[in-house]
Amino acid sequence: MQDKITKLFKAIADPTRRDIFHALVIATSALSITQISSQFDISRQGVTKHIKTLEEAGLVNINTNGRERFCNANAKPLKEVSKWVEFYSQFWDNSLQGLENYLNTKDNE
Amino acid sequence: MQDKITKLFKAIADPTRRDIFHALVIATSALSITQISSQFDISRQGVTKHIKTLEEAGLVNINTNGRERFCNANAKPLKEVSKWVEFYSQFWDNSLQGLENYLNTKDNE
DNA sequence: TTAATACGCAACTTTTTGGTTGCTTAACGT
DNA sequence: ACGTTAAGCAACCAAAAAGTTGCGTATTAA
Repeated sequence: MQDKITKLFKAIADPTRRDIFHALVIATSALSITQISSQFDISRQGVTKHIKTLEEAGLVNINTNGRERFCNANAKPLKEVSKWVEFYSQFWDNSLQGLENYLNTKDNE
Repeated sequence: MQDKITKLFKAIADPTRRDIFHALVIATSALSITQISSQFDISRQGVTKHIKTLEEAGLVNINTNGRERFCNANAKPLKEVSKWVEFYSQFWDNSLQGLENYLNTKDNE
């Protein structure tokens, strides 16, 4: 399909998925698909799809117990997003300093 | 359409758009649409569309001069992404500490 | 053992997205 | 003045995404 970082960015680009992820992070215990569904206005299948996307992005871990699948949030992959953003933080001030820093530190080719 | 933060997340979710944005950040001067197009394998119209998306996300500023439109990157909106990620950084270690911190600091309702 | 629950899978629909081409308009260079 | 260049607009297309419903299956509770 697409590279890992793109999967991650796409996963968090959808507002419903961000909400689901947030709910899982905040939850004091793992939540089943049905439990998640009950908190959202979309069908259970819709939730299942979102969970799958989040899982493929590494943001959710699933633990099957009997007929239930308990979902946990895993925020670690967001480190990648943080790293991506961090590079651009040197350009936040809109001055040329950021670019100068960049040009000075990269290997002269 | 959709809320600002979602526009921003969607803007950076596309790999081509991330590349265009990067090229603009790195560029030592503003680039016209045609100049950008020459660096990518998609048509000029394709680039125009991506630029529009980036502009709507606030990540690109455009300065029209005659028949040319010069594009500058503006990394500032990425602060929002940084803020979003930062909240979850307390959960990176996968321990319960993050959740405890969250529960302790939020207003008890 | 039978009914209810939790879920996956598959098919389908609608909307969005990423991209294209064709045409027009405005600005330059000569 | 005239050809060339820069770009917008609109229509179009294909693929992906977001969501649905229907159905089958495994697990649990009665």
